[in-house]
Amino acid sequence: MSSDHYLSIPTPTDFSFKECLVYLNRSSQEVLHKAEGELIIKLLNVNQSFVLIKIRSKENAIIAELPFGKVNKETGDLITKYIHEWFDLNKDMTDFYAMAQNDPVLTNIVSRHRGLRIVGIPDLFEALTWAVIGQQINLTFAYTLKKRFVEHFGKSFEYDGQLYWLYPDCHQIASLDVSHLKKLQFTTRKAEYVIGIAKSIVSRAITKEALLQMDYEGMKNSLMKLRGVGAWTADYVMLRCLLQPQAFPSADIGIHHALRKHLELDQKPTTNYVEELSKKWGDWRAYAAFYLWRSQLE
DNA sequence: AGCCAGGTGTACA
DNA sequence: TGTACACATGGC
Repeated sequence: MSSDHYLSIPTPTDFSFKECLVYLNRSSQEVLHKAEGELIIKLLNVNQSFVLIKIRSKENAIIAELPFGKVNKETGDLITKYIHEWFDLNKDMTDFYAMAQNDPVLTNIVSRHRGLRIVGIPDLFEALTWAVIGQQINLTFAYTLKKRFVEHFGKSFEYDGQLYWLYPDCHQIASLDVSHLKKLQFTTRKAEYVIGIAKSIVSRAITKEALLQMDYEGMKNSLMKLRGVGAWTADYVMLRCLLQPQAFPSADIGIHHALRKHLELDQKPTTNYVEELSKKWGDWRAYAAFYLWRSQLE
């Protein structure tokens, strides 16, 4: 059910737009979308054109309103695909909920936030570089760096008196010099990693399509060939971008804090301990991770 | 003021 | 294979 001016995208059972909103709203410095109450406004790049979408939820559907109307079928399909990946709509969560119900760590968290899915980052370049930006710095500063990065190198579109931003294009970032990013307070290493990743994407040394053909181990190894991408980043990208249910960033400090709280440990768990613990979640480790992150908000 | 942060690469046993 | 350490800079 769609028209020129909106797309209606059916949502599965056990989907909560509100839970996604909490995650999307976790930083007031986010520049890649704006939240107005129950509405999310975002600028997309669809076949090199700006497309502004206003997203809201209705019973059993997400409505994507297109204020400028008139998109052709191909564009509509691409927007729909993006939203499916953004909100992880293609997943049947039944087995996860059955498993979580009997899991001492997950049972409370999952029942409290039921309907939450992974909030995805469909673009591979964005997912990789956002992960690298966030390495070894606190999330507040990570968002500061991302905002500077986007506002310096991304394109914007003004709507209703507000600026909406696209994530920078990998071709432009590939042509930068380390000094350009150091001015934004990137460390030398981080600047090298981001530029290097941009070059790998431009040269198609790594592509989302090829990664999606691989199994978990192959995918992880391929990602880790990129300089600056270690185990944590590889799993983070497999979780947020490639929507791999087995992905689990064991070294993640947010997961460590969450587990410390829920298991009432007197200190942070070690990465090895967390890695071992995660194995009991099997092919649902990514969802365990996401719910653990969610449990630290609000 | 000093520890910590959504880690990674490198050196070395 | 496993551990130690530099990196660099802001947040709190």
